[in-house]
Amino acid sequence: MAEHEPSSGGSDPPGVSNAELRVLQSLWDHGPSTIRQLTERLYPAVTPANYATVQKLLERLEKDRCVRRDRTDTPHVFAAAITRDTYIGGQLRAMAERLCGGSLTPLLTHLVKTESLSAKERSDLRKMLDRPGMSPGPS
Amino acid sequence: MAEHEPSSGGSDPPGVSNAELRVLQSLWDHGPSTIRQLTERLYPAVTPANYATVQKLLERLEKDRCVRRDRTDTPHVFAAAITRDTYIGGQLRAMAERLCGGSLTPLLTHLVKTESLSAKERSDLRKMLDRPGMSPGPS
DNA sequence: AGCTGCTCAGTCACTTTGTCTGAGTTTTGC
DNA sequence: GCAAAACTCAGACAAAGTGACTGAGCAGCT
Repeated sequence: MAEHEPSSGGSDPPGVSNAELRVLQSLWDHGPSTIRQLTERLYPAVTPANYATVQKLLERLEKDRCVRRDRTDTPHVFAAAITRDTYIGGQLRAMAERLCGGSLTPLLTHLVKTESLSAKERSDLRKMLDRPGMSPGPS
Repeated sequence: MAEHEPSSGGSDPPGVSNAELRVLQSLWDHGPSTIRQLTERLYPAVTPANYATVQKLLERLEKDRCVRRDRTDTPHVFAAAITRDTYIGGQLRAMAERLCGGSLTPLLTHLVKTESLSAKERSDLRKMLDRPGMSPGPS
């Protein structure tokens, strides 16, 4: 039927849904956890149903390489496989891809222009600009 | 069945899909257009099917207040109701909501810290930081 | 053995998304 | 005027994603 699918493609690795993200956040905030612990944090009560929901969410998160599962002893222990910062970076990059032809500068520009930054934020930012810090530093 | 929907809610106005965004982009790039013009730009050939697809996309875009339709004379003329910049801002804000408790600063920080920026990008940024620009002026 | 808690492998309803069809109306060419 | 072409409008449709949920089987413990 589709003689020319325009969007389709499939280069959108993030694919972390809302509920999945809540699980990830809990992992970031509290460190490696069992399903039970996660469920206790995310739901008011631990029913078999909620438990299974969290389980399914973790399963999909694992498939997408966002979560690592330690099967050595059982109750398996789950841990985030990516940091919050990595995830933010990926999202930012995906957004730049979608909207700005891959360039991050427009996003940056927008943030600086429209967000009224406090004096402290400005100076912090300036400091970071002065000191390349980690990434580009060659030697 | 769902006795406790965790994510649900429904405060995600952006809701612009991939194909919808391509229409919006075409509107941003070429200004107000008819469905025919849009279809010519987005598809290799203008078939009744593609035409209708673009039409449906525009209909949804209009419902979401992203596109305005001028019905005075027919072929209706469609125009973007939001600017690219506004849209970027909304996306950034949604992302901050999802990931940073609503604050945009972490995104900014991440961009400056971890994305390797070129010298030009750095200096542009510095200039913007020096010149408070437009927004903060209260009254 | 029997019980509890765990894993694993589904099912389910609902929504989104891109595509496509058909009916009815307006405009255009003659 | 009148027929053909173009346009609008209101749906149908399959595929995929999402969150919730069920049941079968296995491990360990008392």
